[in-house]
Amino acid sequence: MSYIKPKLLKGFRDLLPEEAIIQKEFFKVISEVFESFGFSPIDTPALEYYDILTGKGGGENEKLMYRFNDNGGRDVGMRYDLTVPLARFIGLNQNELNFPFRRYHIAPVWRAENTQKGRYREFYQCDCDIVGSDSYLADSEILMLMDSVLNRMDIKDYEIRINDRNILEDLFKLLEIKEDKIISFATLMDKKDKMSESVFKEKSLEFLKDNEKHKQFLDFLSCDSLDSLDEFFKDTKVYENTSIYIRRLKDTFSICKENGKGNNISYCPFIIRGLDYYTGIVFETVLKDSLSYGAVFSGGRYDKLAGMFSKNADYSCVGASIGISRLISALKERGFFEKDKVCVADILIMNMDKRYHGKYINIANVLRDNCLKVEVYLNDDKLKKQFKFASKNGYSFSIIAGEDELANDIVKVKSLKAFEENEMKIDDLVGFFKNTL
RNA sequence: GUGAGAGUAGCUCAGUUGGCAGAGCACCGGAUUGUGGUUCCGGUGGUCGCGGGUUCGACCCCCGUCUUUCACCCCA
Repeated sequence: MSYIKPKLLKGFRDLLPEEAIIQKEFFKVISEVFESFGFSPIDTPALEYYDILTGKGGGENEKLMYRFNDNGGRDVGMRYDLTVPLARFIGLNQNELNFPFRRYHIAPVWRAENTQKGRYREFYQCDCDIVGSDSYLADSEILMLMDSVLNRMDIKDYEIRINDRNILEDLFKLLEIKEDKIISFATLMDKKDKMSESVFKEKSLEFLKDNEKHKQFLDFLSCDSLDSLDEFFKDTKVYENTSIYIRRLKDTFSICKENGKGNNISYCPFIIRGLDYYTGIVFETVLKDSLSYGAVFSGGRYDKLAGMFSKNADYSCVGASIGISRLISALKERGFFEKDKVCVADILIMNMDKRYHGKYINIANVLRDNCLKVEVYLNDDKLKKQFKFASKNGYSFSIIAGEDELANDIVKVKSLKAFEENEMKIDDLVGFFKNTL
């Protein structure tokens, strides 16, 4: 055979068991919480027609998408998020669905952007969305779900920051920012956390030019609660409209609070999110000790997107997405995962002699039938080597059954963590491991 | 897409002015043929990312390229 040098594409990676085990554990927790809120799983293809994926107005996004012609000459792209495919899914399957529809989707997405810390070209997203409800209760459910997921992951130092697009639009009106300047102004606001206060003030003044407007803007940014926000808008010309959305946020927030889920949720005036499709509440989650990783769990309300794929219906949607690859990177850097498990099995049966191979498999299968994770050592190696293998893989126990033991229908069970060894009847193994592991 | 740093054994990295390719860990074997966290002894392992150039001679200097890290742009 000729040698082929193994290599990976930029931004793509292998997951070794150690990391894949962690990821799978996260997926399990996430889907359990999603399902506890009544979200059902769906799946959609990795490839879609290119014009479907860009339907909401390409721009920058087009550069970030993997795009090619398939063997039939079709213009296709790999999905770069799970939200646009959801909108397409809704349009295509609306007759089969019962609205309001709650779905979740855990799957990889692809973005041809340059790599960076915790950012890859292929990564997993875990999305949950409610389609077909414009109620503030749907917003609350999503926020409470986010809080539950983070709690279940045992993450303590997170902050869910919320804002509302409508309020921002009123702010822009108030500051008399012209339509064509809104994007660059919003981008500046979005980056507030990345620069020093004085630089930010300088840049925003440069933008607004007018000292009075600038002061007003800074007043807005100092709103750290919905009450102060209300106070800020109270005597302005846009208040009639803004107050509706402040009221809505208050209602949304108090549902969370009344149910003990509001402690890590706060109003944040400079949360913007991407400009493409959000129409109402927006939110981001940051880890206070890992701010450089950016938002790890975010989303918002988008009431127009799904309607693009439907002739005669509009679907109000609200949802959130966890960037699980980035979250794991951040947690890993912080030593969140104490002992790295490199193998899922808990028990290794030592291979003492070919004569007993059948017996080993038999013992293993009985344990396996009881949902225990068991391996039999396959090669006829020295015991020393088998133990070395065992401690490297991190099993909790090994079972030694040689001539002496099997003659008496017993085995030795050795705790690999405690360096202790006990004799035990074969029939007692299931009970012992069920109690111990 | 832009800018800067890095790429030498499986891993982490040394490598003098441009003059024979190194260490630790890991791996394999032995001390120890039924017992893994320690010890001791021995051994395997490199096209110095790849391609070109300069030079008597290149891991070292130059150009290109790929990968990677960090930052920018962007982040649905």
